Amino acid sequence: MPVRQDVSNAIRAALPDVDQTVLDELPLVEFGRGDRGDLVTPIAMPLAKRIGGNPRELAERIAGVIREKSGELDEFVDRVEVAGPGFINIYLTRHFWEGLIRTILAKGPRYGRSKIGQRRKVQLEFASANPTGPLSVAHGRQAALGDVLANIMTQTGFDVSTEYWVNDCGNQIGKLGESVYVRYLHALGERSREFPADGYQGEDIRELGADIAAKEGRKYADMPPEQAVVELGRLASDRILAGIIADFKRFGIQHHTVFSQRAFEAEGHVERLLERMHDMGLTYEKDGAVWMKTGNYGDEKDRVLVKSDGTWAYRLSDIAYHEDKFTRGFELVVDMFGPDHHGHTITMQSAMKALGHPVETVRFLTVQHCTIIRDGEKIKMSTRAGKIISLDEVIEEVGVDVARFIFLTQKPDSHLDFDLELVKQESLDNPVYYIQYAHARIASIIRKAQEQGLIDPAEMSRGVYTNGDSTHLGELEDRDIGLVKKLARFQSVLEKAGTELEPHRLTNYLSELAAEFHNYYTHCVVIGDDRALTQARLQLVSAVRVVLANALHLLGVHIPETM
RNA sequence: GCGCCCGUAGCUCAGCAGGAUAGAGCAGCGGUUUCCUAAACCGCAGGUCAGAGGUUCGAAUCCUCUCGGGCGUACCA
Repeated sequence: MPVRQDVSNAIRAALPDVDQTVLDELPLVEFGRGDRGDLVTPIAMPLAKRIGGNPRELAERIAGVIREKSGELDEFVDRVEVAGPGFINIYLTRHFWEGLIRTILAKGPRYGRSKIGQRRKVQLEFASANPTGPLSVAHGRQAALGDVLANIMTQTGFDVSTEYWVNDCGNQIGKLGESVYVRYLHALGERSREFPADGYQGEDIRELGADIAAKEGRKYADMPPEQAVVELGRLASDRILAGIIADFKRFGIQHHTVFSQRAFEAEGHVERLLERMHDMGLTYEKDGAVWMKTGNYGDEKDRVLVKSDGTWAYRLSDIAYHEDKFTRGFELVVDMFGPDHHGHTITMQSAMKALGHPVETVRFLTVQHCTIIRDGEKIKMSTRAGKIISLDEVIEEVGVDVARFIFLTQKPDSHLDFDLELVKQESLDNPVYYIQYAHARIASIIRKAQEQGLIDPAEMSRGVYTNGDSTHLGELEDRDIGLVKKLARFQSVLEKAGTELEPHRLTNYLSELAAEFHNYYTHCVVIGDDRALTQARLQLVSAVRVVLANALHLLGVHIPETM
């Protein structure tokens, strides 16, 4: 919103003798949420503390400059008040709010975009599930979070690329191969080999073994066991990966790139990094293993990179992989982990710091668990024991829209209780439907307006009422303007969600907006006897519709015309 | 033991780069439909923001400690 920027500039202009970098650190102006001003700023108080002086006097001085500021600001700012200990409350003119409606309708799908990301190249890695079993709900939560965050960051001016890192080699794949091998032999009637103690016990692995036996016969039974385990591990992980990618697709998610650890390691990146770290003096040998001095960079202790048996620890590949992200040109690297990898994120953070990457360029998000509740009981899950609720099951039960939305209602740091019965049982009170219904109601009004010849269908563009008659906006009443005011915050909500990596801010805002609209709807008739007011209100609700649609689009949730 | 996260209404959670009287949904109680979709709306009730200190004009928000819950603390991933 230009006016927010204009007022910020006016504040800066009012304080020529103050170091502008000090102002950068302080909150300038935000759209207010109550009736205490359309734009509010507490800046005089923290500033008074920083530069000395009386906050109220400082506020008066700033307010004076905003009042005097002529030109563009003049027609938007109605009055400026100083209240309490030094709050500056700015009330905007009708002219501004009417202009906002026009702006939203003119921008349509582009409304809400901003350049705050400054084209910064960001890589977002999320839901990098091991290809050893189907996606769980925990992955679902990470996937929804990552996908929507990518959408929001793109919308706020970041240059975003998403990636799925596939651990398709190493220890776990070895165990997977071993597990499949035993199941396969069982299917062939051979019971000689015992199932590995920490193997994958899931039913899906049993089926996979049986399937291979049926299709390939004794091919793997006739080769040396070591070779069979390797080959089956590869075969199984490739198959499971294909299933995972299909699951993602069903959930509306497609990473820009799928990055194979197997391929990455084959290219020699790991050896090169190891050598470099050695040259940098970051490693040393002890007890036959190679260690990294992560303890010097924030980790609790040093960590092993190469085990005494000569094999690589998982973290070595992961460090090389993250280092590679920077050589690929990314300026901000974001990675999501489940809570069980918490220790690993600290190690990774330390390692990246040791390699010379400033902490603000690497963000490791820990996404807390998502507990599924069925019949009032929390379900304990474990991939290796084969006891999980798959994402697929959840989608099957509640649908993609509901699942995506519920995953995004809470901040990533919080545990999420996902009560299947509750969501289904109370589907009528479901927040997703509540928001979608608001959109459908507006769509319905627009349809009716078209039927009555109030809107020329030719003027409709992308399903949004964009080019209608905006000459009657002066007819709008206070109640209408109250609704417009909620639309002004959209851009700053997106900016905050993007820069803070907190998509839940968007779902919260959407719920508020939908509530505001439903309230408006039951108290104001859009299509009424007053022709001019009707035109004005059609413009107003269309603007609301634009914001609802844009937000739902970012969430990857369907935007219904009817319900 | 040490580290990170969480502790806000009966339940599930927002609010946290300190800001003006703590919000929403669900559950509970009471209302609203000759009117564009009642999948909605309105009202009532519900709180020592876990507890105790501290920082200051001002703290749910920042600092310290205590208590409670989760997770981590591997030459696993």
